[in-house]
Amino acid sequence: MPTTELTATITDAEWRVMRIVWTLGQADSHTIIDLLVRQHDWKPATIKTLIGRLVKKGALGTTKDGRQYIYHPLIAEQAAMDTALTTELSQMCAMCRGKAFVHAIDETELSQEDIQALISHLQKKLTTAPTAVSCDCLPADYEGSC
Amino acid sequence: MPTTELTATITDAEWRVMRIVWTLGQADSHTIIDLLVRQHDWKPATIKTLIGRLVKKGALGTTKDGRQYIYHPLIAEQAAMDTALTTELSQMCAMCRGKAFVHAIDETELSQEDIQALISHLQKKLTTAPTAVSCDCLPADYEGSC
DNA sequence: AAATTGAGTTTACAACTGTAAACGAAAGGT
DNA sequence: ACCTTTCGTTTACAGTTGTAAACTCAATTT
Repeated sequence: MPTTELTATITDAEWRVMRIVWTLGQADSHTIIDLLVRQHDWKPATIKTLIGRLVKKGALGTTKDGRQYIYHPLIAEQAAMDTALTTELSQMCAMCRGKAFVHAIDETELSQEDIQALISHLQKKLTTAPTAVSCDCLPADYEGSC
Repeated sequence: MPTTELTATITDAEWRVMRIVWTLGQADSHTIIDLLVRQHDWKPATIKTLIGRLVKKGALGTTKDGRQYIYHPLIAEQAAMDTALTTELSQMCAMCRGKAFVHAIDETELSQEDIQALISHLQKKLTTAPTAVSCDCLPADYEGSC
């Protein structure tokens, strides 16, 4: 059975479409197009293409509503975000990820609640954290230097 | 003057090459190719292409050493990582970024030192953090729901 | 000096992306 | 029953990316 491929990669432009649908829960193309035309200087045709690609790749599902479709997400927003972020990180030097987090957190607006959640996760993580994480950019020889 | 374009986008495959050069500080193509052939199943020709593209886009600089070149980074590793991570985050719903961080931090191995740095940054950040960060996926109307 | 080797440069090529016009069929108006 | 509006589908097209062979010189070997 062609199980819902959760591996569907969403491109930058498609991400904009998904955010609309995720936020609204579901939407018809008119709504999506209307909102995106206002946010970007995209032509309606461009947005139609993006919607079509998202349906084809299994990120959006459709329900027939008379003559048109209602689109709804087939993948969860938080899961997509988690995957995207983890994928991005996994391609960077393991030794430098911590500093990248520091920078990203400095740059990102976070709510008190989020910050508290992060602190407690980090405190728990601290109890089993290694003294150092070594560079994994080379096969085995040499020594790292981020 | 064509100032060194720091905006140079590095693709996934190119990232592998950069990590080698960043870690070694500098390297000739033989070294880069040798290490990458071992890490991936890339042909030497593929790696040559990637090196050439990185030089063209200003991510690697060259120094002539007899018949060959010595390559060295023209962009800093940490800066590239910071930019990549921030760019990725900026395309996601602002309201959901905190949870994405939590997930990413759970999944990432971090040193005690990194964790402590994160905690203190977060504690400082907490003093000026807003109660909530709202969804920025829509123009103005509607309400968010990540 | 001729042959070989090795480093960088060109060319190749399909898939994916961003961007969008053109088209076809169904629905609605007159 | 026609014309028009709409919505989704097809087609288009250049630029990017992953992947790699072919080619061009200069240097090294015999």
